[in-house]
Amino acid sequence: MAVDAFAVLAEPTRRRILDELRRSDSSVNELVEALTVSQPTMSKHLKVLREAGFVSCRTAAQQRIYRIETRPFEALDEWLKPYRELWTRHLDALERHLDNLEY
Amino acid sequence: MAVDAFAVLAEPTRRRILDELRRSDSSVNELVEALTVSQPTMSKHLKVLREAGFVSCRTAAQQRIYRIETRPFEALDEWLKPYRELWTRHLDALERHLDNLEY
DNA sequence: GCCTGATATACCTTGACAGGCATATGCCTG
DNA sequence: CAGGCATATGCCTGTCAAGGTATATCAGGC
Repeated sequence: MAVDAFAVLAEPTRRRILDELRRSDSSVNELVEALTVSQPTMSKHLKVLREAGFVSCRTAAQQRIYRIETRPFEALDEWLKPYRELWTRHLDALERHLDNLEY
Repeated sequence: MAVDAFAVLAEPTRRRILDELRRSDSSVNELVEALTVSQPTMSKHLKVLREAGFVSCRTAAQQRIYRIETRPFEALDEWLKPYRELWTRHLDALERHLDNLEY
């Protein structure tokens, strides 16, 4: 995982951008209108997201169409894995416990 | 998910603390020695983690034994869910494609 | 009750980062 | 190639969080 993926996601506006892009690819202006932030602010957030690999963009005439990329999310999922075991193991133990109660 | 869970995880030292606690519960001093940070810094990070629910602690004599908590990780997992679908769907499509190639 | 060890907090300084405004760049159309 | 959108960047300012040092709290043993 890019070392600073969490820092990138720490910004609420950036999470809203990703949330929006998850639904559909969008131009910068569409995002500006959807999230009610200034255009320069949007461009800056998109730059951060782009450099961290969360989004990519293609040029369409004068517009830049941004698109969500899954790689960093997969990395996050991977990071979460060992922690996930902590609670799934607990659940397994609980299941076994409940199973035992049935006897 | 606590609104600022990502901000909490954005700190590398805090991630190392969680990594350490995932292995075993530890006192503050054990963590200080394991991660080579000053004791006040450690206490501050632990406070942040505690307030965000990532860890809990019990008192044992003069020591505080910290322990990892799974709840915020489950919330993170939950947040990740819709994004996870993005790439699993892609994988499914790939599988179908490969299956088709077999004919 | 005092001393010591373990941990928490207060205060200060510093650096990173977000947003606002102005401006630059890039691309299309006439 | 001029003018107009769409987007990016530069500069400035305010905010906030992290780490360092000093100090406070708190529990146990003598």
